[in-house]
Amino acid sequence: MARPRQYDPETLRAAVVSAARGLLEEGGPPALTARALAQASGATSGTIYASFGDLHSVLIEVNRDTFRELGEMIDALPDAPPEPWLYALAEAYVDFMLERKGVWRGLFEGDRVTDVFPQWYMAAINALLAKIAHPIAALAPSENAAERAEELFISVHGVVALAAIGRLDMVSPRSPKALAHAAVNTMLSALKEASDA
Amino acid sequence: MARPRQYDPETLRAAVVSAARGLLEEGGPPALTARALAQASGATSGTIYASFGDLHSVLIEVNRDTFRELGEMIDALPDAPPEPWLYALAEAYVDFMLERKGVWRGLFEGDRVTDVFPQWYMAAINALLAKIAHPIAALAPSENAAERAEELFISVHGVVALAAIGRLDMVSPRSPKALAHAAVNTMLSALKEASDA
DNA sequence: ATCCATTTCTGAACATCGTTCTAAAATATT
DNA sequence: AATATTTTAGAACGATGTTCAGAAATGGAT
Repeated sequence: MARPRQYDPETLRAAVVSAARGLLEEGGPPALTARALAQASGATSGTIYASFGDLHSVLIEVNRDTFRELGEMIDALPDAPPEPWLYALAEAYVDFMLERKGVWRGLFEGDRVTDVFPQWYMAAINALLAKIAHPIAALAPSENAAERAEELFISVHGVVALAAIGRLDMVSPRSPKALAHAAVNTMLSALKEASDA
Repeated sequence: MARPRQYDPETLRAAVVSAARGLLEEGGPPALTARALAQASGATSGTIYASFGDLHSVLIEVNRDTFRELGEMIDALPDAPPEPWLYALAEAYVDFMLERKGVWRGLFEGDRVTDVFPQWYMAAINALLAKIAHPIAALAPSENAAERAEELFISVHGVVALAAIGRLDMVSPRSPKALAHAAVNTMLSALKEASDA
């Protein structure tokens, strides 16, 4: 007793999120417009709004996908001793984000909309921080590994933040990877200095 | 033989730039609209466009002011030995930027528009990097102080980048200042470790 | 068979955005 | 007075996110 669904809801959502990722990669957050999304996903803007509510919710779903991919990428890193593994993680993280500059901008640009982030959001970040903290704890048992992990992540974030918006060359001629490597190296040196003293 | 100027050009430009800073502080880059700027500066959008060309040029002028203020702030820092001076610089930088979150977003959000930045832009950044490098060179003469300065700046930038958009709490419960302090501490420890070895 | 209730979907409409450009305003010169 | 010249005002254009009235498409009731 109703007009039949023209789109399977889950298929539509997947198509919209996929189209959104494409638009983000093409032109960053400004390219993620309702009309372009409608065109690229095959639905009309009204249908998209019926499913997602607003464009920001589409972005959130892209971010969810991105976190999942990031987790898979990290899990696929080959096992290695703490130090080389930490270097590998930092460089893989830089590669991952800089292959997705538009998505990165979607994650970190714009007004903070919600007071509380979705729990999967925080869980993904905490999982990443835990993966950083693990080798640090192995290398320097007397240190607060969780805090050192936060600091190291933030340092690498600084590199990616500048590189993703094309402004790293304002600060350094070195590559993002080289600078991420240096950030890990500095943290490792500091850990050694702390255990020496 | 012409309609007389209704605004002194320099006064108008100053009023527009000042109004732009206010709008940025109120609501970040999205609040910097031509119509709001016209309202706040007392001119019409047409007049503003005649003077600045486009809104991005207004933002550039705000940034110029900001760099000038930042330089003055640093010059006003009390003299101190290298280590405490570096801590003081990092914390003052964090304070400066987080008191100007909207301006910070104007500096670091959005598409990179020009291939080449204005020379005063690069000069301001290089001056800041040199001020960071100076105490590092004093503490660790055998190190490449310029490179260490770049790395330290980028680490502190990571802190400010997250704090300015209200997302630092996703990564750490600590304050921006505490994290900036930790970044300096880590770099100083690494320098000591390097000179030990 | 016809009509209707119900749900899904479309796209026109609204306010706002950056930007452009026409024309009004205001003077100096002829 | 008329005109040329420059400055200013603000309407207009195409775009944006979002809403919403109605078209479309069915199953059930008559």
